[in-house]
Amino acid sequence: MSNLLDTLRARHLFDDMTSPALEAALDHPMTVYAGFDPTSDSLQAGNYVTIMTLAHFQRAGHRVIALVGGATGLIGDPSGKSTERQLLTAETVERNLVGIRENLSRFLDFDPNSSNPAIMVNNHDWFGEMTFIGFLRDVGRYFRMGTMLGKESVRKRLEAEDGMSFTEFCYQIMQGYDFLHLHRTYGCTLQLGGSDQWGNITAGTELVRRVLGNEVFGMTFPLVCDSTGRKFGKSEGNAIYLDHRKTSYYDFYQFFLRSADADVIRYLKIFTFLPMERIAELEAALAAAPERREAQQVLAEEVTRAVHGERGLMIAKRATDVLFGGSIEGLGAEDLEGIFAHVPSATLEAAQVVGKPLFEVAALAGMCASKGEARRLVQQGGLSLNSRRVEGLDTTLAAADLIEGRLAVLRSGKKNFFLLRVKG
RNA sequence: GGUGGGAUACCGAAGUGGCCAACCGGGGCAGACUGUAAAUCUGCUGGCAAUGCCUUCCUUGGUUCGAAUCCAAGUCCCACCA
Repeated sequence: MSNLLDTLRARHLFDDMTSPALEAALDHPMTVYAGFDPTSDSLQAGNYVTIMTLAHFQRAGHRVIALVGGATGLIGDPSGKSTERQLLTAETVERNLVGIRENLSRFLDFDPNSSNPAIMVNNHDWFGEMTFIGFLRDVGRYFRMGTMLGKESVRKRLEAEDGMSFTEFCYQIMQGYDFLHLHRTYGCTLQLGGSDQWGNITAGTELVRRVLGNEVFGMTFPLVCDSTGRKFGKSEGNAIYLDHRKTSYYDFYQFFLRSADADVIRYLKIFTFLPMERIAELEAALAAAPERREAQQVLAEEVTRAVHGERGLMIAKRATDVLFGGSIEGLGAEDLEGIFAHVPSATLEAAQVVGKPLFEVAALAGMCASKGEARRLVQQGGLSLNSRRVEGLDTTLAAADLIEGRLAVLRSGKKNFFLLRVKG
């Protein structure tokens, strides 16, 4: 247990802590918590860091609490945002909570029969019935304006043109009170969060000290970025979700498989439980033969298996083999339907497409936003039909191109597939 | 409340009567090179029945043969003053 901090450091899961005394405190089981914002009905790859950190704590014998922000989600965390956040409705938050619960239960052990079960709480349970007066008298009076205004999340926003609303300004108070509540109710003495949460975390540690005189701790982990400085977890502007209905097994696997050389070793440390020795081997393999991308493959496999299980991994790998293994020749329509289950698709009438120029088909199917875009794609050699490049604007879709008379696989670029279904 | 300044494509930003579907940068898309990487290079980036046509430069109206550009009113934003 004493190595936990070293482990976290070695795995890039440690950034800062509120007091060096935490190191000694970690020698004994503690209760720790981290929060999740219900901004979506599924957690995203970005949340995975928080989950992993919590999991490391649970493995080290500490009791972990996952807090979902049913109340704070209604307010909106200003940290790291440059503009006022769109407020979520109560119904949306409620629906999102259900999905997040489901996500989390797959990574943390919530089984009440286990020796050290994790706990899940919703801060709406204690904020829901609190009155405004009660809040001001019992919570608000412990917060000093100077401190609150000094927080980076606040200062940045005040300097910006749009400023910030009182609502968002109060967010830190709510998160601070969460900590106080969990400390009173569960004896929680440590809050974890990304480094952007520092201000919100110290709001909590200070509140507990003021109200009860107890010392509680905060610890942050670095926000994960890729080597080009972009925030981790976005693919072509879309977030990578942990729910396969929002991000397919295939897309999820591919996201990790495409990690840059400069990132993959760090990702292995952060997102997997592979022993450091194994990761060192992969690092050596990467240096020796980067083109084999062994490290990327292990990363994608490990993470996909952890999130989606063996079955999800198998589906993702099978699709990958087919799509990048060369040709789709020899595969039946049935196989293709399975492999392309999560790829964008469209169903059109045979009369609409057979004998028509392929660029028109691509536009009609919705693969390209307009006919002009489809035209450009073909002119630049970017469109393929059934893994063969479409050579010119006048190339048409022949009936023989349809697999079993009802399917065609379109592709733009190297990796953007589109399934065209044709009926009668 | 007063006085100035501004609103241009996904973002930033030129253009200030015809040569404007609108320079340039970022982003995005595609091609080449590669390893489904990075870097680099190239092309594209409003729509269409496409050597042409149509709809765009906050909104509405006006001046003009002709307006993103000039005028008027309106809406929103910014700055300084109070």
